[in-house]
Amino acid sequence: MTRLAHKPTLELADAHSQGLHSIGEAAKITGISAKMIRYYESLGLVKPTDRTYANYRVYQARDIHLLRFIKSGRDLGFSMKQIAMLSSLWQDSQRSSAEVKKLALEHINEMDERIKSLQQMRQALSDLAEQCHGDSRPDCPILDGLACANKH
Amino acid sequence: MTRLAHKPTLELADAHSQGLHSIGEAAKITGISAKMIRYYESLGLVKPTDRTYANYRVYQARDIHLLRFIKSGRDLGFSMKQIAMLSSLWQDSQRSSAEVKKLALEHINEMDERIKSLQQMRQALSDLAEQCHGDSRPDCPILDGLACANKH
DNA sequence: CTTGACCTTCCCACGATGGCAAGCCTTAGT
DNA sequence: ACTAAGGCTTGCCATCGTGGGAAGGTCAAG
Repeated sequence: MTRLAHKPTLELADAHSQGLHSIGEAAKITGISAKMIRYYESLGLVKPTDRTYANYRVYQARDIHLLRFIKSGRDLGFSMKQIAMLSSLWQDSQRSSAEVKKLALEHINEMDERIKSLQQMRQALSDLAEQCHGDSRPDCPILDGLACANKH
Repeated sequence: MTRLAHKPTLELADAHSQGLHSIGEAAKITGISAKMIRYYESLGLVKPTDRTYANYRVYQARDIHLLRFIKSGRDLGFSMKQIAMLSSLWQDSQRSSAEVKKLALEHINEMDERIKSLQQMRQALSDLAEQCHGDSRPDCPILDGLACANKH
């Protein structure tokens, strides 16, 4: 972390006091793997402010902040594309909250549909499973259900 | 579909009366794309009984039956690995229904976990969205929530 | 005989993530 | 001063289920 492009003799302690971090440190802080941080960079989401002479990525406090923003978005199930849009809204002081809310509501609808679909599958399968005695005999309503469903 | 390896002069009408089908017909019947039928074959799940002289795949009634079994499994959310296991149980007359039920219950648990996780994300996001007025002002609790969640 | 609709194989792409390898850099211990 | 460990770099491959497309063979109808 020493020998930054701008401040060649910057020491680690100074770097930390300025909120500068290597990719490994950023990973520990944010809970995102270094691999993923590089991947997000390749998507154009987070470009580190600087590189050291040795070409190491250098993250400032604002970069860390953005990484945490991305992490929160992932934790809420947003796709990278959605996060890219949210991120650009976040950084746009002229945004309207309506735009953000629209994205959020769309994602909620997507999740509702996935939940409903999963619940339907779950229900259908547990209906079959309930009919299955589950002993050593080969007779099995679950397999029968799989074999005969949608039969035309 | 004519000129089958075994019966070189077999006509289409005969083929149909014997339950023989090209991959395109199998696709239409089962609702699985021809692409996917070939993929399932590459996984060792469904190997067509025959090929014509022109190397076209020929599916018999039992192959179609198996494809439908696979389709039902996918519709219930099983992975291809799980379907491979279910399929081998299906074709094993010595199976115990307990084995099948065990797979089913495991999958039900997986789905329950995914449902719970989705519901938690959905709830967290809709909590944020409810606080957002969603008008033309830039002030936005959703973005604030993304920016500040997990902040250390 | 041509045309269009099939079929074949092979390769590429997605989305988000992990793993590995080769090679450079830094830091700490001898 | 040298060495070993560990961090960093890039680049490639794999996952899982699915779709798309190219290049070429085959078949049926006009």
